[in-house]
Amino acid sequence: MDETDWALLAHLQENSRLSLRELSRRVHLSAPAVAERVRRLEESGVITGYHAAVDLEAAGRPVVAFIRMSCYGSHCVLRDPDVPSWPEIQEIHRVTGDACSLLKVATGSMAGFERLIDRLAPYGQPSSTLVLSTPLARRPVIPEP
Amino acid sequence: MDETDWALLAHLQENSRLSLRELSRRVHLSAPAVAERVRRLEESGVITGYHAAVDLEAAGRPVVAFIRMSCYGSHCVLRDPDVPSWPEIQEIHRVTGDACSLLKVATGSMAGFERLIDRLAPYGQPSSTLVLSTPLARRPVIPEP
DNA sequence: TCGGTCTCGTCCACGCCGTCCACCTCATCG
DNA sequence: CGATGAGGTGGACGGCGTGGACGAGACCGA
Repeated sequence: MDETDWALLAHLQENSRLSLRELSRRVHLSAPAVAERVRRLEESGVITGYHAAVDLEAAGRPVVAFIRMSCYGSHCVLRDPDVPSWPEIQEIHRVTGDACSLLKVATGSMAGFERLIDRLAPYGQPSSTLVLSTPLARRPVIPEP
Repeated sequence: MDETDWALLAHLQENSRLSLRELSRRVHLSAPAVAERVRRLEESGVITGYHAAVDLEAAGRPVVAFIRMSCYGSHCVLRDPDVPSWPEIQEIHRVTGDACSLLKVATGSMAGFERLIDRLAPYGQPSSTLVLSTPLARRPVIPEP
């Protein structure tokens, strides 16, 4: 992870469809050298993938929320292997505190959100917080100061 | 947004470095037709960008947390244009409920996390929840059922 | 019924891109 | 001091992105 690696990482976080040759011009290296560095960043697990970012509202899911689940003992959502495949659930985090998990969800309507809450309720007490807007959706990871 | 658009969206969410020709093979269309569809998905705002996903721990930021900020009136973090540029802050969401915003943050150490809390405290009361693990980091958006 | 036209696709050609390979440079070390 | 290995360069070749010419089919008013 030298300076060049961080520069490549910054460019790929900002636009992952840049060609390797364009990257090579930006970091003043040859294309094969850049290909090798990017391959190592992938293999070492620093880069876990390349993903198109989708606007949830434009994609028909305007209702976005965070739900903190306080589960009933062994009934935890974290233990049910089916839950991660529910299409409304965007992220699942296991967290500290009085809740056992924090979910980010996106539904097409309030009615759909209500149905999701009903499906989650058997696992524990859901505490919902609707997202009004997202002033900062993603920050590129940069080297520590 | 027909079935082909959703298929393209699914493939690009899973791997945004796929070539247009590879996409064209997967959806049984010609490369220029796929290029045109992807261009329209970008212009209509459904696709907002393409980003490399970085493993925060592998990138030297093992301390990940959500912080709910209950701000003091006009001192809200949402009103300070400098806050979104703090490198530890990954996401800022304006939310409903007793907190005014929810931040996702990532620091290199507990000491760094403590310093961040100290910097946030003047804006309001921060309530932190550490992330232990993330069983589901990202779900591709698919068409509504 | 019949052209006009609009949308959405294909085909093709040109130039750029990704990747492999041979080779170079330089720090390290017995 | 020479062997060694990591990491870079340059060239060649085949695949890829893109713009333009062109075609099929839906729609529509005369």
